[in-house]
Amino acid sequence: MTITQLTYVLAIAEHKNFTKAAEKCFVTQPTLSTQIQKLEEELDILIFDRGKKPIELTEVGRKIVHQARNIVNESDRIQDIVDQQKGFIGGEFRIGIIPTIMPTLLPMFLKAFIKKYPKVKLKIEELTTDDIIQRINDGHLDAAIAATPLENSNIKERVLYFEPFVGYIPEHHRLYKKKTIDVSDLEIEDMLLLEDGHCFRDGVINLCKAFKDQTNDNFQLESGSIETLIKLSNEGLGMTLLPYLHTLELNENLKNNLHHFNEPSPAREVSIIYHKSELKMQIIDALHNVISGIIRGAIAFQNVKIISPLAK
Amino acid sequence: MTITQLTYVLAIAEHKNFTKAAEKCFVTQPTLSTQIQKLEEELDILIFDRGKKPIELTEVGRKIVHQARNIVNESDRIQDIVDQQKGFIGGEFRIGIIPTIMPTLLPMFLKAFIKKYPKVKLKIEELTTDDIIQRINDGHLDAAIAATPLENSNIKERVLYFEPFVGYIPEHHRLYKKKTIDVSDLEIEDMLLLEDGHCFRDGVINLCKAFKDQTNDNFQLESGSIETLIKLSNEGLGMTLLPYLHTLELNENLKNNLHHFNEPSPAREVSIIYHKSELKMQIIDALHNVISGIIRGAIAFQNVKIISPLAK
DNA sequence: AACAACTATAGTTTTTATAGATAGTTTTTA
DNA sequence: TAAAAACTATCTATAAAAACTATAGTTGTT
Repeated sequence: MTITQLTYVLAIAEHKNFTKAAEKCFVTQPTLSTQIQKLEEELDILIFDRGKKPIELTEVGRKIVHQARNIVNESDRIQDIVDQQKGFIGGEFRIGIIPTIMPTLLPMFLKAFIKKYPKVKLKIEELTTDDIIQRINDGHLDAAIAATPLENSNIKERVLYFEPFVGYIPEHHRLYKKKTIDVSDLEIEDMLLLEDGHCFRDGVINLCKAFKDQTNDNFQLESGSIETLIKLSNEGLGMTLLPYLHTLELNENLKNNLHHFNEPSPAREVSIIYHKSELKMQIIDALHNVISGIIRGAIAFQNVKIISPLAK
Repeated sequence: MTITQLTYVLAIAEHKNFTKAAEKCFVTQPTLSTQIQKLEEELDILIFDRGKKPIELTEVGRKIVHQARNIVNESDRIQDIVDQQKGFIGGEFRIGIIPTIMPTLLPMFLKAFIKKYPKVKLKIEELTTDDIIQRINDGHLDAAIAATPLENSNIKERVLYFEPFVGYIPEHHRLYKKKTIDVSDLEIEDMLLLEDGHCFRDGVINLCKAFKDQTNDNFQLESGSIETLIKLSNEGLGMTLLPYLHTLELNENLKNNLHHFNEPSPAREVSIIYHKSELKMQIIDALHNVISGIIRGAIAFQNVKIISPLAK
């Protein structure tokens, strides 16, 4: 049994096709065929059921694939250990970002990051939180930036910043005349909310319950697009909450509709998240440092008070 | 990087000597030398410091060895999965047993076990609890039988049975005339205790504190030998507590000195323990079943009430 | 029945792991 | 301090293996 054979098993299990898997492994299909046969012979058991089309895993096959993933992951960590020792920060790094964070955060840190760590080849993908969780677990993503906490035991979180919400209140709304608003002013009935809102930790005002209880009978907004949210709001469908960083880019007209909260302001926790195996930790550290450094300037400078979950 | 190379690294790290490690791996020394060199070249780092005699690990070397152990262990589990699938229970199995359990328990289950599982080649070693913990952690033991709880996060425990203690009270001892004794009768000053006594879980009478507070000024008994204990006791150095199974083998003379406890009797918890990675779990299951089955007959039949930790 | 999509097999080349012999180094010992 | 002992590294040869190309075989679809 070799690590190479196990990676072949993983590739075939993933693509359910020897030919495609062979491409991904940069070898020819007969190479995979023979190596899998050798492994199956050595273990004296069938991993794949070639009877089915497309190919399927046998019962033991599934267990072996699971274990093979462990082994291959753990093997990758050897290079990781070496990189860490050398202080080398580089290589391919695949990161996912949720839609409501992507457009504001990415431009802020990307340039600084690639300048500071030119050897890291970032592959950035906009993904929903669910997709992110799945891809971190199956090893297709090295890390992601999302609203937390997720409470997923396979995924670790490291808080980057707390982003306050700002009320966006169109004309004719009952709260339009208030200069600043309070959490207690909010009514589920006349609000549009983000799908990626997420719960808040203790110490940060908890809007989670409101989210969950809310089942607006007329429609359900599943888009994470801030632009859509603002337009719907302007159409008189209710007020909404905008993540602070988004409010910086509004045109002057729309900015007039912003109403800041009395402190403590509701906020979302934004974290860099990664698999518990802590692969490529030095790159995650690097990202964390660059992003939180930049955000400290952007949010703290605007004199917005963040409610820390530690200061409860 | 191959699994073979990693096992070579582990062997050298263990024996601190290429030649000895080569023997253990059933290859020649040049094979190890070249393979280690290849790995070091691939990673572009030194794993071993050949300057020192005997050979030492470099700083990264230590981390790599740790990770290599993970990988090799996880690799072994592939065969494990296959064995489990096939219902195959066999192969070499190394088990440690503490001295105060070995002579009474081993004769009871060994014959039955090798009859039921003839393909398992048991290698049994008498070891202290400390040695057992170390060897389970470094993979030299597959399992062990010891007094628990150990409270070691790397080691899992599965209770085999609770073994009551019986008071052994020599003539002229203040308690000699009592037919049955009570825990409250015990006085640290006139007692000799086993080194492998261990603490007891909630719900079982706690003698642990007594053990710890006890610092007999005159001498400290570190032997786990029951025979020594009885002889010292006969010399008038105090009463002692004997594990129930040992009392079955005393000659009639000595049996007269036994005084059972009023229930609930103090007892030690005896478990089969193994590494958290749960390697060779099907053999551990087999051992557990055979032993606890046999003990149920031996202890329950004698009408000794066991205080279960669950029944608190 | 013919085709398309796959996987398995055969034959060949390249790469790699291992062994044996030996040289080079350090440590021990006389 | 010189000789012996104990180790590790290196060189060469060989056998094993993993890879490729070409092709045959199998299955499912039209």
